[in-house]
Amino acid sequence: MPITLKEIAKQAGISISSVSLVLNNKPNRISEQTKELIKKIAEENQYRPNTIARSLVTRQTKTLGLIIPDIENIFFSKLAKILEIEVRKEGYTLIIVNSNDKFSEDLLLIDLLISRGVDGLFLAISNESYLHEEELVEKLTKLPIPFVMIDRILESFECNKVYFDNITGAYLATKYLLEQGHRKISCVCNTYISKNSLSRINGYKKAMDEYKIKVPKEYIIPANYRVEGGYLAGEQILKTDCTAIFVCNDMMTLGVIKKFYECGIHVPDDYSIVSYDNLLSDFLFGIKLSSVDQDINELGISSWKVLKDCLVSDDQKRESIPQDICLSPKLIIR
Amino acid sequence: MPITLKEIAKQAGISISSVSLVLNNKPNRISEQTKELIKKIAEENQYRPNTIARSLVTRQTKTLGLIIPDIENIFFSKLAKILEIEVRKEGYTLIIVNSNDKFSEDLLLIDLLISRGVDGLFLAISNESYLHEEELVEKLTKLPIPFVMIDRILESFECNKVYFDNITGAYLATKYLLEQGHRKISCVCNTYISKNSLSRINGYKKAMDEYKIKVPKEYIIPANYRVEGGYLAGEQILKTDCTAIFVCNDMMTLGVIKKFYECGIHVPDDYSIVSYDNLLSDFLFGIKLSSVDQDINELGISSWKVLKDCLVSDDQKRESIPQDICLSPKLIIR
DNA sequence: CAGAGATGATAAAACGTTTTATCAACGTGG
DNA sequence: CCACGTTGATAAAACGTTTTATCATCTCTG
Repeated sequence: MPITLKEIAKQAGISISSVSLVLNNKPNRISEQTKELIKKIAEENQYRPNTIARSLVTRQTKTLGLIIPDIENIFFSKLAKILEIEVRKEGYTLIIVNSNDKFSEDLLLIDLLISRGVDGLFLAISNESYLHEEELVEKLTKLPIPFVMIDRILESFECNKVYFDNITGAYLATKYLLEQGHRKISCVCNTYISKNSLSRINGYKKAMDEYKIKVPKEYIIPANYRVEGGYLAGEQILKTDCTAIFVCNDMMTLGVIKKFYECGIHVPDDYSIVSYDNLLSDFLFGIKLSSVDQDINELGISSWKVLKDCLVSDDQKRESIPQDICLSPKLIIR
Repeated sequence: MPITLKEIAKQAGISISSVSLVLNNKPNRISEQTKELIKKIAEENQYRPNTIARSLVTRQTKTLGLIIPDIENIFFSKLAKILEIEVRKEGYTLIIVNSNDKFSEDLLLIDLLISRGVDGLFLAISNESYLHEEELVEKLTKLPIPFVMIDRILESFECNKVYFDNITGAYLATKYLLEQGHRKISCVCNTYISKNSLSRINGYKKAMDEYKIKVPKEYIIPANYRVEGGYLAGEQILKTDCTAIFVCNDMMTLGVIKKFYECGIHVPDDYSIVSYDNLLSDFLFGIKLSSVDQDINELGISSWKVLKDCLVSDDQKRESIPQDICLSPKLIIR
């Protein structure tokens, strides 16, 4: 059992208050002599303050929660990493939890973290939660702590949010293919529930519109956002007459290329592809893949800045208007 | 501010004790009527126990710590995921922190988590920590809570540990290449500090020994464990006359293949490769890569079982002998 | 109707901190 | 020598729980 303030006080023959004051460098009028004695005893016994007890009275745990849909997804593990680094610089600890892209888990984990006494929350909601927007908004509205939505946001809900401009990203990607001379461009995208994917489709359509190209129905190919989805999408693509493809994320791109490879079809000789996420540079050989890059570090750093603002003074917490930060993706041409 | 036991008690006109007893389903002799009243008030006000306060008296936080070297590394993010799922089933919360493969961070994070009051610790140490084994052992020996070392273990230190048999893994891989008729087999491995890598080299040598093959010095090619390392190793390989390669992890394999690709060399036509980790199936096209598979789920589940044993009864905690669990990897042939 | 047992509930200490108001003792200036 | 400022330090409440020993009150039973 670790040593407590009480025991230090006893050993030094003084009061608990004095020990606390000195060890926390709080303004006090303890003599230099006593100070040194206290510090010596604390040092010798490896005193570590009991964070639990401290939290009970200060009403803050210096702990933050992060809810992500899938820690195995490199996008989110990168996000978790940068957030962990950043918040720790400020003396906070991050609790990372996985919702497994389930709405019910989002709800449950919010409660769990609140009950754990986190001071604030980073929230990248599951895709499933978009099907229960109302319920989620109700929950978030009565949250007793500040929070910021990351990447997966609710457009119509006013709250702190940091995210990427998916429309522009997709627009840039599609426009690049158009500028390369392509006119028959298909789009592989998760059309089921992912809001971000829908935005990407809109960006794609916007670019096509500008070139007065009417998009045939079969050019928009739905797929889940995993490799298998891309693989299946690859089959569909072959049935169209397109010459270029905009794929809405890297995992699906892998699937598409895999299918193509098996069919003896080469990228970029037979098809031009622009992907999304720019996370594949280590994995593809000989295939120079252009991709829309989202600066995850910036996403993390901005999110922390937003949340930190809410944390500094709980007086303002209530009044301060929520921040809405939209980051611009870049097209990386290879 | 959330509702407390005290307030429920006041509203119901009874004592705090009664409320606590009822809400925790502790053996009590409160009348059904009162019980219902308490539950109703708690429900209506969305009572959530203050975990902080509870922890202060029960002396357990139902929180565990996990220290990993790199959350971006898919091996560790998979591990984190399975652990998080498993411990949550038992009502625990996992705090995941990153050491960035730094010894100093290992030390610091241990203190951080202890001070956070975690009940137990999962520890996958940084490679750098192997250079400071003595110091680390000293720290771990005086840890006030149970812990289990995962994957990255200290061989000569008696403590709970769950890990893979790296010698056998490498042995199987090398033997497979030998059985395929190869005799000139090189080995790409991190020889600097990674203990697991050294074991793999030993497994490799063991297989070569069995076939009475003397391994030329230049066949053992040192590399860091990242893609760049593999890329550089690729250059070295080309200077040898080997026909097959055992690469000690998947990231380096990617690097090797990348280098080869740039040189117009084909796998497996020009070189046979067996890799380690079996994490690349989604990323390689047309290259059927045999690889040593480590069951990360089993690693996580076993580790949790070991730690859980220490958590159940703190009477035994001191006396129980540490568990040493060695898992066997499998060779996946493609 | 006395004593015993059952029933329903509670008082109070404890966990380890933080923080503010208060206290005693000691100069010092007028 | 009185009043006052300074110095060094502390007492005590508070945070929200858990848990055990204890307390009334009631109801049987012989």
